[in-house]
Amino acid sequence: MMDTKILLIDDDANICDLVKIYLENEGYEVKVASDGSEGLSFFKMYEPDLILLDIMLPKKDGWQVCREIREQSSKPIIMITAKSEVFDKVLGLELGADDFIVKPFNVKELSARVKAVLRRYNAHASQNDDDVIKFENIEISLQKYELKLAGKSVDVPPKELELLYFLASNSDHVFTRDQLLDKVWGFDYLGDSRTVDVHVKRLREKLDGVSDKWMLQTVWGVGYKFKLV
Amino acid sequence: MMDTKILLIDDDANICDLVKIYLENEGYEVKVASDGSEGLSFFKMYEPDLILLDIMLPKKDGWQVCREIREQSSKPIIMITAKSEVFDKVLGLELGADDFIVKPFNVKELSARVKAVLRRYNAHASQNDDDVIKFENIEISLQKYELKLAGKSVDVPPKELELLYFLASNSDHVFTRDQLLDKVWGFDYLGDSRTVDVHVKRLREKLDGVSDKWMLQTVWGVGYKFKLV
DNA sequence: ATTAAAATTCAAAAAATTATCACATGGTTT
DNA sequence: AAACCATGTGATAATTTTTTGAATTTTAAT
Repeated sequence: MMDTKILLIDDDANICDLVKIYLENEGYEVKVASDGSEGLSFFKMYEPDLILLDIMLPKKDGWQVCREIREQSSKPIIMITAKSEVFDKVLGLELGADDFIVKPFNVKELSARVKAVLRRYNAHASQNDDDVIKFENIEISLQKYELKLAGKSVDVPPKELELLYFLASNSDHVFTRDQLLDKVWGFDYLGDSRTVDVHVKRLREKLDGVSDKWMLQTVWGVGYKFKLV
Repeated sequence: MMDTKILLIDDDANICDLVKIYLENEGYEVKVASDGSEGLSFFKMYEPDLILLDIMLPKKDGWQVCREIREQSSKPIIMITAKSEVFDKVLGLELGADDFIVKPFNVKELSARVKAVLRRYNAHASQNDDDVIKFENIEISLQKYELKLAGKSVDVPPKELELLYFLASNSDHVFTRDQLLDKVWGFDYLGDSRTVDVHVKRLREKLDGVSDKWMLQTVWGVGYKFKLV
């Protein structure tokens, strides 16, 4: 799994150091911008998965930065504010922030909020894929994470299911091993392409004899395809 | 659709007139309240089947009214808001609203939403008027907060019950730990996803051997599901 | 038939994920 | 105050999957 990237936009060097170190220790990758304009350009370059945004900033304030980020992205934003009392949550939510934390804050709490917001974001994103693939004697559902062969549910590990799902949803299309690593394992995967072979092999064991209307076919010198008769 | 009563709570006389006339023409019975407090008392007196609720109101704002209605009723509420651009739906849904419409709106669209929300509400209400889930040897009631296994009532802590209820009411559907934290613990929960494991474990101890028609199944690399047969 | 490239297979190591435990915490009841 | 319960945490054990490296087989072309 690729590192989650966080952009911290804050002009207080002490806070930045503290937060950066703490979050990096938690396994995140953190970049820091010290004013609003810099924050926006970093946002474009760095493509963070989450933004921590102070409200009072030089050059451009946090509200404005939030607004401009929202014009091009829906990535989660956590606002950092010093004024607890006067803070108007609705105003912030209106601008599209996802959460708030009030200075001075506990770094552990910040980290917890980061985790929660990312969870929320991801939980939503992957919620509504109701994609079921069906051919003769085979049914693959990502929602149920289930493979049914000739009506019977068959245990299959995640990667195998994902690979099968991908191939079946692009039936008759050949993919090279590298393409499959890209699409199924992710573009940042660093590994041997033999891996694909092994997964195909294990899938074939399970799929063997289930139907003659389709198969996992080797295209010699190229790669694999889910072939329909 | 006979004699459906709608309560419109809005301080803008123009909108009220327009909506009232249009909805009455569609066959609904419409009462209008012009501020939050009036809205609440009308709600008790009039016993509407649906509430149209503006957010910015004199006396008591829409959020507050929504909250107070929800304390005594689950009748559908459609919120009306002027802030179109970046309105945060979650905030409203949290308070228990059923839908939203943004000012200025098309009266025809409002009418369509009213119809849709009522349909949804009625379908749900008649389908399971009591929130009880039943499978072989198991019965879960959210209303009574009770779990029955093979006919016998079994003590189970709230969180475990809620988790079981959620999984069982979406049987066969896999959820990641994060999704479960979101759905069962709430979107603002700040905690570790291992928590889910522990709750599943404790549930399994109680559910062990009760039936072979269903189970709490681990979907390796993904999460958990309530699996049937 | 020979050869080199490509694909398959196997088993064991490595990595990732889940299960479980004992304890901490905070709120309630006795 | 003590005992209790529900809940959550962190550590460790157990399990499962994934990857790797090498041996073996198949393929296409000469």
